[in-house]
Amino acid sequence: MTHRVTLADVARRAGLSPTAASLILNNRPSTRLSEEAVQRVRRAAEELGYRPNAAARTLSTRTSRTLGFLSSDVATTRFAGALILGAMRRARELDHVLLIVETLDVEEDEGVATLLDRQVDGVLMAATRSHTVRVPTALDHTPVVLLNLTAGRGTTQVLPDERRAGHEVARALLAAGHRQGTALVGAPLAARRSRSVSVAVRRRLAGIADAFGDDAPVAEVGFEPWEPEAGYDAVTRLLRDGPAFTALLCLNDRLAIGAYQALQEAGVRIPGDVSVAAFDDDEAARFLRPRLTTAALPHEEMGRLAVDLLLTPRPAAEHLVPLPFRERDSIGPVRGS
Amino acid sequence: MTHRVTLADVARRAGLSPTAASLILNNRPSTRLSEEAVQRVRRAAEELGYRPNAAARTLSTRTSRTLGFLSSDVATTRFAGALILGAMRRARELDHVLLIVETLDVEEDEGVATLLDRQVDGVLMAATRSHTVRVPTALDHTPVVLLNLTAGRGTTQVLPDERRAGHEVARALLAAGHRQGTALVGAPLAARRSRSVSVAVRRRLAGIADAFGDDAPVAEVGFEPWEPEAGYDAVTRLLRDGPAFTALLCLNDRLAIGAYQALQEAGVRIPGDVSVAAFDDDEAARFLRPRLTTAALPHEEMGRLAVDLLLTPRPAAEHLVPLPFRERDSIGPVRGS
DNA sequence: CTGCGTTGCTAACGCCCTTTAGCAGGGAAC
DNA sequence: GTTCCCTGCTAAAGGGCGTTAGCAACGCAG
Repeated sequence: MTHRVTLADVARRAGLSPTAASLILNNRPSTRLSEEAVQRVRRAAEELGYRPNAAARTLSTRTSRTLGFLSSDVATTRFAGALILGAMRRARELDHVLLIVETLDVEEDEGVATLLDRQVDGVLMAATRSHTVRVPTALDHTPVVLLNLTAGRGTTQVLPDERRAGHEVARALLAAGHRQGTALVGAPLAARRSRSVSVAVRRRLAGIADAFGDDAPVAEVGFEPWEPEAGYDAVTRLLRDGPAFTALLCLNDRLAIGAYQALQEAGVRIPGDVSVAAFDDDEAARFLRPRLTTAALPHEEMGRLAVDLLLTPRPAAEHLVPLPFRERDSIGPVRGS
Repeated sequence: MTHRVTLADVARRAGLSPTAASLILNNRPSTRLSEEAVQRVRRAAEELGYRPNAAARTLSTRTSRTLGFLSSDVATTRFAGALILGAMRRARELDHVLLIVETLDVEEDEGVATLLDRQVDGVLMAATRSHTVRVPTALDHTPVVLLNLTAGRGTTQVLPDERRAGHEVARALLAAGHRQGTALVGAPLAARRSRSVSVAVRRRLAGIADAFGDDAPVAEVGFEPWEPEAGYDAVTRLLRDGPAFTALLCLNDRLAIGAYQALQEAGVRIPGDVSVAAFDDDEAARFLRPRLTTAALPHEEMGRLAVDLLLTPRPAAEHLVPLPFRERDSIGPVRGS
């Protein structure tokens, strides 16, 4: 267990005081040290392979180059990876490190305390499904950025631009001629005004409504949960009971998986007979053939942005990140048009 | 920015020295302090909401209650969540925290240094696809546990028990009467001796070979990558060119997804006409109907175990974690038997 | 009364770094 | 020759905790 190289070691080898070494290695601008001293210290540090002790530094500066990532459900679910990854990579670029704490909401205070004990420079609060939270008062004196979450007060938030995505996906269908025959799968447009629906969904619906304007989908089926089975059931029923439709606008990719199954089972061709579009660019739907046209949740990008906002504080605001539109093979022109 | 409560504050309020407070709060066994002093300190700490400063503690003890999680590809891929989650939860239970660093192999040394700077108590090196690595020499004096990785030297490793899983899944098919008609999809049994195949796959195949004994699969198709498309192609070809089969043993769930598509497209019923079994319990295959019988990669459990091994060091060894066999609905008795 | 063992506590130092205040020496100004 | 400033550097004081050595008081044996 060899002794780790310390600042004092570097100073000694350079024939200077630890103060000088510290000043030099931290590039203090006010440095009135001779160029020669600078070189000597730099060289000594290099030769000894000096790395500052993070704990000592933190103790002294009350800063840790560490960011807390607090998640209620993130770490476990399918979009977690990208969110964390984006944050981690950006943190890394800015010479910081991520401390990830999963908190089952109940133990949230405990998780926050753990982070505060370690003097994190900021905290990311994240979720995969956006909802509203209260920022613990313990974090009053710490920069906080919400990821996929909203809070009443003046907090900085990063959210996907659901509205725009809704608009864009719906437009793609309408532009292909499906204005008269698009069925909405997952929730009715009216749900965009319902308080019992998440903000994300409300916005997604609002965007869709925008695109439709005065027209209306030929059918709207609402249900939960948005899983393949439910999508399968809904589309099967739609095929059986009508009305006839030329396109399916699924509120997420998992519904589209079920929709594909129902359509293919019924011998309906995609996109020949029916076009399909959805949201999320869920990994689970990557293998669908024809490839599903969808709007991709920009989780990695959101993670990156959140870290940026955390480290270069700006006035509190809601930051919307666009969902890249992935035009693939599931939308075709309306039949006979 | 209120002053954080310090040990000295607690001591003062209890009317004792910081030494006494430290001794008491850390439950020093040799404590010869009066019961009354103990109570006073405990109460003062409680009342003030005292939380020790992690940096100060680390500086003093050279220990950080922090574990490093070093991953080459983990954070990005689909099984990452479970691995990290298991490690994180177990760490939490043992009052530790996880510092996750993604390292693109190239910058591995940099990642290790970052962890060492923070005096982590141990390092987990993880991957989602097992392969062989070299443990950086910088970690010579730090406990290391490999997760899903192997290294030549005497290291502690946590791996899924692929061999047993192979045996179990194959047995399930054979027990249902498919000894004569099982086709192996993904790689031939002979690949279990090939150096160009990962250890995990070799073991999986070895377990399958064990179960088959002197018999052989009716067909064996090997190819890459193990993705739904390839599975679809392979099974389509098999259906067309023969030989006839009554069961499909897919080397992973993603192949099974493709196999399902091919079978259903051809009007073959599962499990009435053909049974299907696979490996991984991949989230992407959860929605298959009938539900796929598979052996689940025990990532969360592996993460937990790895942390245990890190914090209570035992002699270096390879630890195998069983893959729970998920018996669902895709295996049926062989037709006409 | 001395010596010794306990009990109950504290002084003081070390961990490694940052930062502020200030010192020695030299040259310029008066 | 004194004052002043400037340059180039260092001493010292934290930051908050853990830990070792040791002190004071007391009871008891001799």
